[in-house]
Amino acid sequence: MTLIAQVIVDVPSRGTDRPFDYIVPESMQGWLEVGSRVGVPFGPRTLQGFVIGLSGTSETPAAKLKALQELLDLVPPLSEELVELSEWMSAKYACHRITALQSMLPAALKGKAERYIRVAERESWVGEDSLFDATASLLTDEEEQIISHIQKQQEVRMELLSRRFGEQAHIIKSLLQRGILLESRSIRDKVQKKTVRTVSLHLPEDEIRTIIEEFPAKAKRQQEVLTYIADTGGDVPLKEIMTVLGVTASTVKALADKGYIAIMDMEVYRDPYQDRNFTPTTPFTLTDEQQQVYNSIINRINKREKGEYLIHGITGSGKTEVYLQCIQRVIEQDRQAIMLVPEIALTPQMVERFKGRFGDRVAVMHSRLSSGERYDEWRKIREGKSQVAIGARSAIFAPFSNLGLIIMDEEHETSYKQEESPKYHARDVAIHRAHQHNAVVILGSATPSLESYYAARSQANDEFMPTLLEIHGRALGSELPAVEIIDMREELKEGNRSMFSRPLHQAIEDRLEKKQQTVLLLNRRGHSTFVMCRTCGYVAECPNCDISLTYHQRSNSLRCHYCGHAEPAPQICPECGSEHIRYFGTGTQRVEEELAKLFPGIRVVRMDVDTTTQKGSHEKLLNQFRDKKADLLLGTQMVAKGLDFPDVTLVGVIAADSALHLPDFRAAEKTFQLLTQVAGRAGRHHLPGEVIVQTYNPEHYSVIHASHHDYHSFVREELKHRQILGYPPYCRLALITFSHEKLALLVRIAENYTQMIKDQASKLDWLGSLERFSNEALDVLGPVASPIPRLKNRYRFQCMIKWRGDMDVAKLAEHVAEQLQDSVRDKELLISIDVDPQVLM
DNA sequence: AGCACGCCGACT
DNA sequence: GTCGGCGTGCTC
Repeated sequence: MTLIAQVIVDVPSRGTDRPFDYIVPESMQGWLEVGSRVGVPFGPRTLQGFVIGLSGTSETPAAKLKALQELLDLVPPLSEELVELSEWMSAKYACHRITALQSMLPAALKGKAERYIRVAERESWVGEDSLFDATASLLTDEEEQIISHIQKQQEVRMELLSRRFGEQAHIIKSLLQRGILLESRSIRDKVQKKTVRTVSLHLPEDEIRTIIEEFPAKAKRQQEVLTYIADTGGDVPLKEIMTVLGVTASTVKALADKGYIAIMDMEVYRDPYQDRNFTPTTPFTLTDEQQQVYNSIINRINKREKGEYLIHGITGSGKTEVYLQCIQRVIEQDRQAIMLVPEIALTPQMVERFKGRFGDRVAVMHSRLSSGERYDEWRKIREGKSQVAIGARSAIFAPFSNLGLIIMDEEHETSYKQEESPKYHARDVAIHRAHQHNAVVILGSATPSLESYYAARSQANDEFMPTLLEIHGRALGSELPAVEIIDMREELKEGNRSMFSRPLHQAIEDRLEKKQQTVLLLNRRGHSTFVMCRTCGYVAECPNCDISLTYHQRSNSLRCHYCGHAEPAPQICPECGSEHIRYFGTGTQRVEEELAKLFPGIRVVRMDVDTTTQKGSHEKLLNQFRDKKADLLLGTQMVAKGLDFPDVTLVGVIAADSALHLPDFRAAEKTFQLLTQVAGRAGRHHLPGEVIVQTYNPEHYSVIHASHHDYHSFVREELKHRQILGYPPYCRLALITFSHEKLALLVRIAENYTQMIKDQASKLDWLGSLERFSNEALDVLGPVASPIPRLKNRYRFQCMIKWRGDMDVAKLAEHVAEQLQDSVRDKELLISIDVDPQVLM
């Protein structure tokens, strides 16, 4: 019986977003599984694809069927569970199946077809020459040279060949045409597996021992080497022998030539942490509150039942220790755990804690790893060498086979939502995966998102109703710091035009004297927010985006934080030639400058995307601060998360309102969260902490409740607003963004789309039964220009769908987008669908 | 996404 | 008369 494989090919387009059937060749049967990665012929090309199903029959006429060309991995990179997950994702987030599949794997596994050249059998050489027996003698010297080069290696990648014989490309072409050289295509991975040359015994040990005894006295070095290998028991890295015994490779090779030992390339894992020692830690004794939380969760874990928990624990309440002990239990059950943290919280401190507790069983996945390192961490999981994965968003796809626990720390963070397709939320994926595995999900935060908190409180949603667990006290018994709100309007009135209020200025001075440390938060990088000519009012704007440029002092340049555009800072106004160019607004660079002026000799560590792009720079800056080589840590929101330094007793927020006026219904929530998080950095140990918050909106409820550390009051008030305005968690949202270079066309399209959604929604047939609809509502808002109306040279319009109930709005939105794209047929038109958006840009 | 097939303008 | 423009449609 022929076996048929259903394959999703690596072409992210509408026409190819379905399985294609292929015959499974005899040689692959028994190896090929659902989840295998394969190379397939597709039209005139060779592509990578994933097997999502196997069956005995095909709908496709047998004549059209082609066979799979190659199997790319011995162990399938995807499990059946992950293949199913990709189907769920593509439906929920309106993305192509291949995009969902690809997002689960390290980039190293995105192979592309390469051309390989080999020399044909002499008999099959064609062309006029072959009429004669003496074909070979008719080859030119150059041709001979190329042929023998290829023959030596059996097969050579075309790219390498053209690099070596660049000028003779026409000769290679002619040899191919004459059938002397043959070309084939095969999928090549982006990353080479790392290998180490390793030596092992090639004969049984007792034989080797005899050989050592009877070794000719002349070859003393060889005898030493062989003894060393026998003593170690084999699989010794060649490098090690060379350094330990001080011999050269030729000595070892001589032993190999005699057939005593074998030299092989062994595949190894790159370990990004191999040069680091982690101090082992043992579980701490839990506080009563922690213990209660732990008990509720562990009960469920012990029964191997699924369940969801939302831990609301104030900053410093020791949630991490609870996580660690839960993970411990899951490992003991021979199951595995995923720990998700926001990228910026994946600090060396956090990694150290996990490595210290679980050692080599931890795989760490974050964006700073090279693609090779990333791939190896992933393989440790896939091959069962790791039981714990800690990482940012995409670690939710860690290929564990027997998941027991998924933890999502700082659950409210918007970085858990991916902004590119597939626009998934790690929380949704976590819940879906946990259901498949009967695993427990723990969401933890000092400031849970309103969605999660509401779900726990109202139990309105049958997919997700976490049990709420609260921790009110800090693990070390310290008090939450006192928060002082400074009204910057008052400061200005009283003649203080500096960015530092008098109390903040005083407090920093005080810490400098006491040799305690300060953390300063300013959620805006760069130097100044905009550059304006005071004579004519000219403002420097990005030529590609409708956004003003930010001045960066170090490079004396103007940069766009959205598209990366950079240009030299002007000395005179490009519009009117005036010299009165002024920099307005404040960024971290400017604060740094100002600090140096106001506090001579102050040692400042600045941490923002501009100072942390280099590998390891994040860690270096934090170490510098921890080792008290700096008095003050200044940064954007990356200083607000998870840092724990005992000598920090002052936290200052330069401008609490920076996010408050964004056109985002979550602005208040985000402000509250940021203030609460950063306030939690102060006074975590024995020294009491103080927080100073500067703002132009001292009466805003998010600022006031944050200053009292009062999450519940904030939530109560914010929920009221959301209900009145009709925003989540009282409904769901989908944001549809249209973009095109031509504004007029774009507006027309956006209007068409909105109308079509309204029409189709009223038709109901896609919604299912009528009675269900009566409890549901759907509303379409817009179209309007996006908050950033032009980005990377493309105009942007958006509309928003609001609805209640479990309607499949992703499908509706996608369906309409397809209709529209069919009718317009303009490749430049992009329609992006974001279900449950986190940021309304 | 590529790549081929197919129907209308400026050239040997 | 042809070479080639990119619109349209297919890829197991």
